[in-house]
Amino acid sequence: MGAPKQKWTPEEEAALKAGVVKHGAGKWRTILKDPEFSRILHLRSNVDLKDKWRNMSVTASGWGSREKARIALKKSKRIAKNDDNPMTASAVTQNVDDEIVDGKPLAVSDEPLQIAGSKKSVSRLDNLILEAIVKLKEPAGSNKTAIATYIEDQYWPPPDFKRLLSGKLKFLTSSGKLIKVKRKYRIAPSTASSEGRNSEVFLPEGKLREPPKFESEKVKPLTKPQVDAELARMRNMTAQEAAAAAARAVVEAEIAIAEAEEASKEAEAAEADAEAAQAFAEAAMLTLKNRNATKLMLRA
DNA sequence: TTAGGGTTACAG
DNA sequence: CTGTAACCCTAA
Repeated sequence: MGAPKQKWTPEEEAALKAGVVKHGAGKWRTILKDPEFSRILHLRSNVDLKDKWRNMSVTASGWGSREKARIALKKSKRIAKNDDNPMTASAVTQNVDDEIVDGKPLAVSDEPLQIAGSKKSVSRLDNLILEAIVKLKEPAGSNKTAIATYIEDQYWPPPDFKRLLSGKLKFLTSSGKLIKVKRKYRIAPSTASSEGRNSEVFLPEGKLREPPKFESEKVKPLTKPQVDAELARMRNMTAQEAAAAAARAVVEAEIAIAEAEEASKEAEAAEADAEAAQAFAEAAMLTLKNRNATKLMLRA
């Protein structure tokens, strides 16, 4: 890996990423002005931010110069008119609504924000569980198997999912997010105000309304070559496969995070895995979204 | 101001 | 020498 002039520190990179999440890719000046990041980025210009973001995107998504060359060579795919699909992170901000994927509609929320948790890294498996309960709309609450079933055929959880679900349910109950009544679970009053008939609670499409706080803690580099490889392969899948893979990735990330939370207080390896899984899940969802976007465009 | 092409500095 | 990351130039 190359070498620098004024090399970017991990803190700066983290600030940039957080800034992009908060203001969107492309709003470099805005990010720079944000007091949250200006302290760290005051040595950088908006152009620097842009360039750095480009560099990170390139190394994270593409492969290297080899893949780049190959991509350039095989511009002639089956059906013409299909330009090379730029899966740049700058396309993140404006997402086309993903309604229909080729075959079946897959109910996947792209960015399930946390609802009641106030901790920094509350597992999103929590939200998955809450979502299941809400969607099931059982007046008396839902039991464990119902929740498990919902999640299982909505996503594609790994084998040991049930075990973790049990643990999670217990934890959520004891922490007051869920109320357990006769083996059935309901949303705790303060957690979700919607009990009756709000069917679309968890889908903040488009813009994030609650910008995550910037944590300069242990921000992981978050990209492994392995992830890139998987991602690259995903682009050649069918829509169904990609959707399934993405959904599965999301759940796996939840599991990994849950494991990291439960199995330890600060297990470093588990935490790293969780971060990596989550990063992959996000990237996977992004790829899926872009796929759908281009598909819709071609269709129109 | 930004996106993108181009250039330079440095590590391997 | 080659690849990469930081930096520069410029059209829109």
